[in-house]
Formats: sequence, C-alpha cells, structure tokens
Amino acid sequence: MRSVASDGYGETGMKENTARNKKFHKDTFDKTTEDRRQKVIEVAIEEFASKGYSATSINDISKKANISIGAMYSYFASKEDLFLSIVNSADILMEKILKDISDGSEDIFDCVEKMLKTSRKFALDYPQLNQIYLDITTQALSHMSVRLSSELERVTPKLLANLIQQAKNDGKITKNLDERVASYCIDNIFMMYQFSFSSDYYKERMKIFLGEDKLQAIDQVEKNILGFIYSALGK
Amino acid sequence: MRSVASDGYGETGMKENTARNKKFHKDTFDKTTEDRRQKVIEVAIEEFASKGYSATSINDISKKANISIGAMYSYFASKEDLFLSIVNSADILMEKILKDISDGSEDIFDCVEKMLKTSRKFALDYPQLNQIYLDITTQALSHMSVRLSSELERVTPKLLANLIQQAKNDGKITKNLDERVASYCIDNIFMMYQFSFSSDYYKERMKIFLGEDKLQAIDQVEKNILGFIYSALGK
Amino acid sequence: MRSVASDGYGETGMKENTARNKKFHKDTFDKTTEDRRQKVIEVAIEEFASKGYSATSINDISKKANISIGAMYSYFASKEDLFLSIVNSADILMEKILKDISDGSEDIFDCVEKMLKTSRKFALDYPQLNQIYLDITTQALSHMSVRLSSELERVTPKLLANLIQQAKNDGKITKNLDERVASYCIDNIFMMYQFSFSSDYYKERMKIFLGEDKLQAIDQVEKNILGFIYSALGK
Amino acid sequence: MRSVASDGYGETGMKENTARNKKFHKDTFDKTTEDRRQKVIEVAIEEFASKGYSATSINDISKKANISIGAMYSYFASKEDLFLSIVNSADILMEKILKDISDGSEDIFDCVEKMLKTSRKFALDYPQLNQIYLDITTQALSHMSVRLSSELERVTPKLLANLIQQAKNDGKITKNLDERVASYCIDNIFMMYQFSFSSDYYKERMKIFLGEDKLQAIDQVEKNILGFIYSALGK
DNA sequence: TATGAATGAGTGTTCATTCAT
DNA sequence: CATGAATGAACACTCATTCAT
Repeated sequence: MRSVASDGYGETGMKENTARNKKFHKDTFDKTTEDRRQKVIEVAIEEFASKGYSATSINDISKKANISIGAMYSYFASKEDLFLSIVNSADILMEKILKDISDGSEDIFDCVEKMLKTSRKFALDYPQLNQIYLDITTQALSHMSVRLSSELERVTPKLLANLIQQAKNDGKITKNLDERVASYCIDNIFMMYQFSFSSDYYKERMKIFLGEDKLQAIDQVEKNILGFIYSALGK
Repeated sequence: MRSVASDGYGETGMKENTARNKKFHKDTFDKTTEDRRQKVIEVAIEEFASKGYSATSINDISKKANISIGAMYSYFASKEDLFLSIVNSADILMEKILKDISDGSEDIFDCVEKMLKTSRKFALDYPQLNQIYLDITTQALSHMSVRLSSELERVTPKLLANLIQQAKNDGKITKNLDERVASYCIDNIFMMYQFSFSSDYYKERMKIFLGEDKLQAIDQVEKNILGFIYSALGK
Repeated sequence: MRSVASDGYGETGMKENTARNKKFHKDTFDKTTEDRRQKVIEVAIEEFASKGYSATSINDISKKANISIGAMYSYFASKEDLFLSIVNSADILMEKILKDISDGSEDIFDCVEKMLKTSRKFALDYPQLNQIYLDITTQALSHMSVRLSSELERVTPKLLANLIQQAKNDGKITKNLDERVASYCIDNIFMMYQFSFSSDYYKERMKIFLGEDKLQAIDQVEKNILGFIYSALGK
Repeated sequence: MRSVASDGYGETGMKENTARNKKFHKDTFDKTTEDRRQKVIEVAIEEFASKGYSATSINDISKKANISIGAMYSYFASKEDLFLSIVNSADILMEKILKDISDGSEDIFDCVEKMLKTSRKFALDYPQLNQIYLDITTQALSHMSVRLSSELERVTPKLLANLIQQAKNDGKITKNLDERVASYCIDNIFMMYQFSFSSDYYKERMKIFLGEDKLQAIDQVEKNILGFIYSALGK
C-alpha cells in the first residue's frame, strides 16, 4: 500500500496534475522538507478521517505532527484549505486509478469486474480517504464540494455509459436498457460496496445483508455481484 | 406528510416501541407539553441536518426553539442523547414505512417497485432526516450507531431476501442468483437513489449520471431502474 | 469623584437616557449583580485607557475582573461592543455635565469660565475616560464613532454659538466676529486644555508651553486663558 | 509635495540631524538601496496611519513592501523602533517646516498667519503623518514619546512667546497678556485645526462647528480664525 | 546582507454543561 | 419543572521575533 501523503505535493508530484486539479496549499508547503509535508498530511488524514471535518482541531493536528501551529498556517490558509488539500490529493489518486481501469478495459464486462475489485482494494488500501469522502458527501460540507468541483464524479459515468453503448452496438447486451441509468445503477452498487469497507456503519450493514460467513469468501461475493450486474445487462 | 416531530414521544407515542427501540430522552421530556416537545425536535432536526452533528450547537437549538438551555438538559442528558433521540425517532418512522411496504407487497417485483418509489418520496418528504442519516454513516459518528443498534438495517435484508427466495421457488426468476447478494445490490441502488435526493453532493452526482433532461422525467428514470433490477433478477 | 462604572447601567441608570443613547450591552448585563457590572466596567475602563483599544485583551479584562470569559460574552457581543459601551457611558456622563453648564450659564463669559474649569475638573476626575476619548479620535478607530454617532459633539457648538450671538445682540461683545468660528476656536482651546491633563504627551506639551512654575498656580493660568478668550471676544 | 519617505535616512540625510534627533534604525538601513528604504517607510507610514500602532503588523508591512521580514529586522530592532523611526522622520520634517516659518516671519501676526495656513497644508499634504501623530499622543503610546523626547514641541512655544513678547515691547499688542499662555492658546487652536483635516473624527467635529457651507470657503474661515486670534492679542 | 520558514504565546470568540433560583 | 447566568477549556487563527541558509 503506497502512501497518499506523498502524492500530489512536493517538488515533483503536482506537475502533471496542476492543470486539472486545484491547489489548496500555499507555496511554502511545497518548499518545506518532504518529512514535514508527509507528517502533516498523514496526521491530517488520520484526524479528519476519524473525527470528521468539524470535530477535527487544526491545533491538534499540528501537535501530533510535531509542527508549530504557525507553520501550519504558513502551509494552508485555513482549516478548510487543509481539508480540501487532502480531499483533492485523494481525488487525484482516485482519478489515476480510474484512468488505469479505463485504459485497461476491453469491454463493459471487463471494466465492471475491474471496478468492483478496485472498489474493495481502494477501500482497504485507503480506508481513511474513504471515510473523508463520506464526510464530504454530507450536506453540512456541501459548500466545499463546490470549491473542489472535482472531475472525479464525471469520469465513471462517461466510461460506463460509453462501454455499455458500445456493447449494445456490438449486440453483446440487451438493447432494452438505458445506458445512463444502467451506469448509475452499477455505480451505485460499487459505491455502496466501497463504503462497506470504509465506515463501521456500512461494514455492519454489509454483514447483515450478506452474513458473516459469506464475508469470509469475499471472492464468491464479488462473483455474485458481477453475476447480478451481468444479468441486468442481459448478457 | 405527517410530522416526524410528533412521532415516538409524548404520553402515548412510545409505548408500542419501547420494547424494540431505545429511549434517549429523560422522563421529563415525556411530561412536558406536546408543543414544547415538537418545537425542540423540529428545531433540532433542522439544525443537525444542515450543520451536521459536530457543528450544531445545543445552545442555538434551545434559543431557536424558545426553550431554556436548562430545560434542554432536563430533557436530554447530553447533546449526543438529543441527537440519538432524533435519529431514533427517524428510525421508528422508517421502520413503519418499511413495514407498510412489507405488508403490502405481493411479490419481489411489487416490493421493489414500492421501495423505489418510497425512496424518493421519503427523501423528498423528509430531506433533513436523510441528511442526518448521512451524518450517522460517517465514521466519526460510528460510536453512536453502536448505541443505536437500530433494527432498521435488519428489516430490508430479510424482506428482500425472503421475497427473492420465494420468487425463485415459484420459478418466477432465475435460480442462478444468490438472494442475499441480490438483496444487497438492490438495496445499494435504492440507498444511493435516496441519497440522490438528500444531499447536494449526491444530487449533483445523479445529475451527472443521468443528465438534466432525464431528471425532468423522473418516472421514466424509475421505470428504467426497475428495468435494470428486473433484468438482473432474470424476470 | 463619583464612579463612572455605576452610570448608565443597571436597573435604574439607563432610563432617562435610553432614548438618546444607544445600548451596546446585552440584556444579561442589566440583570447581573451590581458588583459584577461595576467590576467589569471598572476594569475595562482601566485597561482600555492604559493600553488602547487594540492592545487591550478581553480575556485579560475578564481575568482581572474575576469574571469568566464566557460571562463577558454573555454581557457584550464583542470586544468592540464592550468598548463602545464604555465610551457611550462616558458620553452620557459628559452630556450631563455639559447640560449643567448650559443650564447654569448666564452669558457667554460665565459659560466660558465654567467650561474651562470643568475641562480640568473632568480630566482630573476621569483621566481614563479622557484617555479613551483620545483613542476614539484616532483614525484607526474612526469606524466606531460612526456606530456611536454621539450627540456629544453637537451640544457645545450650539451652546457657544448661541451665547455669542446673544452677546453680540446685547452689544456686550464685538460684532466683528463669526460666532461659529469663534465657538470653534474657543472649544479648540478647551479640548487641548483638557487633553493636557489626560495623556502624558499633552501634559508634557503644556509644561513646555507654560513652564513648570506657572503650572503650580493653575488658577492664574486659567485666568490668563479666560483673559485671552475675553480679549478675542472683544469684551 | 515632497516625500517624507526620503527624509532623514540614507547616506547623507541623517548627518545634520543626528545631533538633535535620535536614530531608531540600525546601520544596515543606511546601507541598503534608496529604493528599499523608501518603500519600507512608505508602506509603514501607510499601515501605521490607517490601522494604528497596535493593529499594524510588521509582517504585513514587509509583505506589502516586498521586503523579507528578515531584512526588516536587520533594519529595525523591533516594531517599536520602526514606528519611532517614522515618527522621528516626521518630526524632522515638521521641524524643518517650522524653521522656515520661524525664519521667514516678520512679526507675530505674520507668523500666526503662516502657521495657520501651514497647519492645513501640512495636514492635507501628509494626512498619514498627522494620523500617526494622533496615535502618539494617546496614553497607550506615551512610553514611546519618552524615547522620542522630540524637540518638536519645544520650537513653537519659544517662537510664539518670543514674537508676542517682542510685539508687546513694540507696543503693537496689548500688554495685558501672558505671552506663554497666549502661545499655548494659539497653538491649541492650530493643533485642533490641523487635526480637523487629519482624522475622520475631527473632520466631523469641525463640520459640526462651522457648517458644511462655511467649509467650502476655507479661506474665509481662516480669515475669521486669524481675526479671533488678532482680537485676542488686542491688535 | 537578504531570505523566509519556523515558532508559540496570545487573540477574539464559541459552546457543552452546571446549578442556584 | 423551568430558567438562564455562569463557567472555562477549546477553537481557528495572528504576529513579533529568531535563525539557518
């Protein structure tokens, strides 16, 4: 599992993404040592993920990261910017992953399978990013998503709809299907699946639905989920 | 549309539910006037929904409800208890609604259709309860769901799985389907659909998936979603 | 010397002035004990006078007044309001004093004499109020005088101009005099005289102008100032 | 209007004044380029004038002047020293102006007229210096005037008193006048007149005294003020 | 000499909670 | 039972000053 803390910051990290993604940190943050940068991000992710945006104290973060509060504010203009900075770096990471899936997918079946596997992998690799994501979707933090205006949520819809359309054209799946609605349904399944490995609440929910025993054989569960989707697509 | 504020409290309300549902308010709250009870709940819902648990101030609630902060603490032992009290009453409400669906459903198809319609209706009738629900599913508030240990999430899995099993037995749908996984997938679709009418974030997401024009004809969208599910069930 | 701290607050104090003067404190402040009210005002005057508005900390005031910072903010909505509250009560006090002069003055000569004597007396009785006044006249605090929009500075101009006009009509003083400009000049002399007993800076300035020995015989100085003014009026 | 920023600093400027005036900057400040010196002083004046000493941030000044905070502290030992440095340079400027008046005045009448005109001119030419002066006279900053111990306030008293004495000797004005008290009264009028063009507070006060219409004909106002003073002198 | 990253005590203000009336 | 004044730790954020480069 690679660290998110080292993504999107520092002398090299941002270069390829600066065009598409916003920058929520000050220049000073780029200039400090990798150690400090990483520690700040690491602790901030930890805190925001476990306590939520509102209940997280930037003073606490600075203490736990062994960095003065003054330095903190020389890196980020506000608590909100620190938070968005992290969310943004998570966005970049997720986009990369989605791009890999997009590039490597032969058809809709292949793509769906990869997305499902990745949902779980991502949730297990970066549980905290998922918890932060859950926070962002909350109505209380809705004003922030405006500032983010991330491309993230735009990638999947296009990818899925295009592949479904293509499969329809190729006669591989039923034509009695609206590709946008189908994409939406499929992604709904994936998102909730991903959440099911992120917050305790959704973990418990999944356990109730599937039963403790089934969860031991998660590969079989995924096969069944794929079966459900394939069947829906009228394969 | 009935008010949630009048559910689950007062001299009569709790009696039938006390067995299954916890009580997070003090006896004093049962004894005060209906007016006061309703006002407290109403304002609390408003505040918690729009600001989230952490950012909501119990002093603010008491001011907006025109009730002394002292009275507030004679009704609820803590901010957390007030919050849980509201979530619990929402739980009761949702359970009732689910029970109506459960009782009135002939088969899995009928049930799925009713659940889908109800998802939207509930989200539009009680947007604030949905926003509070989103907050609860957040990792930061996971310790609260333990205290709640609501029956809510246990109703749907059983209902769906049973109906699917029955349909399989009746030969109405394909046997190549794990009924628990199928329930899980279907409910995933419904939950995200419900969220799509609750928080601005998910509203935007749905818009991206479906397009602004399709959202004008929401009945058609629901038909398509049902089509997706029916197809998955191999009707 | 009466205490300013007991003026303008409490159950009785404000009644006659509420119409003309603004209220910068919350109701809670009226309701607390006289002791606490007095202590807050007393300490606040002390601090604002000696340190100036900006350098004064409301936390310090609360500590020195042995009152929790929370109570402080239940009395005043902000540091600015606490400050304005004090300035306002000083305004009320000064207006009272000016009214006494106004009511008790036979003619311009009598009035000028009384104002001169009162300038010194007021500065010596309430040195801190004068120091606060100096702060208010500072450009940095100009936005506050807008909120005050005190009547104070309107009383003297009218009073002086009217009495001069009357003396001109009565043939008691020269007619070669614009009464408004004369009022302005006279008040300029008085204000600087008052300042001369308020801040160390102006104290030093007066000493340089008049010499240390003359200041020992302040009555003679005042006679001379009056002489200057009478002469200007062409008595 | 010449710039104050270029006065009293640099390789040549200070030489003739070092004897009488203190130096509040470090040697390094003399050695840096004229551009940097000027920019620092210019921005510092701007900031101190509009915000007051306490509310002004030295970090802000350094940012606005495009000079590193490190350089700032290599030029001035502290915020206080930077402030005093500016006040001191203003002092030098005022002294020069006063000296010109002093040298060019034939008699008390001539001198008074020149001082009055200069009061307004100076306030309009250097509004910020006047605002800073108002700050200095505040009790909160009294400890600084000790460090300044400027000669400024010593020039006018002597000048005026001497000219009045001389006029008395020449029989040009009444002998029933204490020349020191008269100087004090006259300067009081001038100072307040000057303030009337400096801070919004005193601007408003002058408007109330004189009326908006009179202020349109400021030359007439000045004639009236001179009339008042001449009359007082018993011309 | 010039730079600016770093420090941390301090600022104005909020808020969950208590308790005397 | 209801009131709301009172508490004080905690919060987001600022700023004078230092010092390694």
